[in-house]
Amino acid sequence: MQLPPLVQTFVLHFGEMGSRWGINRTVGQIYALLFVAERPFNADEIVERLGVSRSNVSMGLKELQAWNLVRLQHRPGDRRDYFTTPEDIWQIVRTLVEERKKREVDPTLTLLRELLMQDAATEEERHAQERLKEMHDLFELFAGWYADVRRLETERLVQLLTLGAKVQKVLEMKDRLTRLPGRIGGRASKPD
Amino acid sequence: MQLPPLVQTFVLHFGEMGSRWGINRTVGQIYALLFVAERPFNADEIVERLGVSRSNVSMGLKELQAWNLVRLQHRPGDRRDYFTTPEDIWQIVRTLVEERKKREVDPTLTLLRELLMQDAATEEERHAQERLKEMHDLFELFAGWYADVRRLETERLVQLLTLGAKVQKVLEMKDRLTRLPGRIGGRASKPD
DNA sequence: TAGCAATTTCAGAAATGCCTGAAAAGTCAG
DNA sequence: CTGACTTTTCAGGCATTTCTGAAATTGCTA
Repeated sequence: MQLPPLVQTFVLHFGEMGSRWGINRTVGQIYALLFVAERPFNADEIVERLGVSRSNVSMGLKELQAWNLVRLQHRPGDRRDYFTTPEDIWQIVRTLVEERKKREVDPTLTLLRELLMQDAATEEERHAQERLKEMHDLFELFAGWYADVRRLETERLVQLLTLGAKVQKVLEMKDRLTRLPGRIGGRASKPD
Repeated sequence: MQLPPLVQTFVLHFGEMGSRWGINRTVGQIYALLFVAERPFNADEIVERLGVSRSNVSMGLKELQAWNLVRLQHRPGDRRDYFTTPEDIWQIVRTLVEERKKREVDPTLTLLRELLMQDAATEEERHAQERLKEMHDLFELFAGWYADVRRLETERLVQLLTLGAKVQKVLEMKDRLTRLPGRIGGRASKPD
């Protein structure tokens, strides 16, 4: 592995973390390398730096492309493909979440819905369905929240995250204010 | 595998999903089984239902205990250990997130901080550090947000998730209001 | 169209992770 | 302390995944 120590440490760590996430080590390493690189790399440059086979890099890049996690670039007068990660780290987060949702959450929701449609023959199955319903509702709640939040501009998203639980305070404030006669701010909500 | 079809489908799916998450299939299956079970199971009951070896179940349960994901119970006059998942699905979510943070986020943050302390010999390393700083700040932002919301009661958390991006509206309203002279609501913020 | 450069495919080797049975260790009642 | 019951450990076999080198494919240029 032909890398500055700082980069090497990061690449190795990221490769390990990848393993815990169902992503194989090489794929994790390639991504880490591209992430910290100051310019696009072609496949051979990656081979040099990571010390793995050319074919392995090819497969890794293919997988990263399937995840929409790397971008392909070309240089004039050079036929080789050059790869980068998006400059904007928030774009990376968005892609990652989007893809994981597509591959893991959506199929699970589909399965849960199917299982909830079936009718339970035994008490055991009836109880299982109750639990699956809880899980289904939980997933739906997260999916709904995500569908909402994904549209926010990054700036707003950061604002939200920075506030954290303090949002609760703001909500309470809103509750009080929107009940005032005269509609000082926002749309008046019906009293419940 | 000796299970009602509905439960079996779920258990198999969950086992597969487990694989994608760095959790092995058996562990995923054991957890799925306990999750939908209407009563605690002992190790032999799990063996029967999943059709795997006793030792495999033992190791799986040990791992789930290390993750705080199962609870151990005893019955009077019965020496065997009986296992359940928490009744409250939100408790499960909380544990899952907490443990993943402890095992993945925290060590990564530690590493990133270390790498940012080092001084960069080359331009390449300097740029790498810039990227690592972005990643570090991102992780910190999430960690801070999480430290905040983890304390919320479930009811509040659900409220927040249900609102989703509509919180943004509330934030805008707050922005306007807190700038008003006379401090109608909340603490006045300094104009920037 | 031939020739070259780059990438992809794929069969088998290597590595890793998982599972099992057998044995060891732990735990309780009498 | 003994014996019965239960859980844990672990070496070795099995299965799956990952990685490689060689060959095939793609695509460009002359």
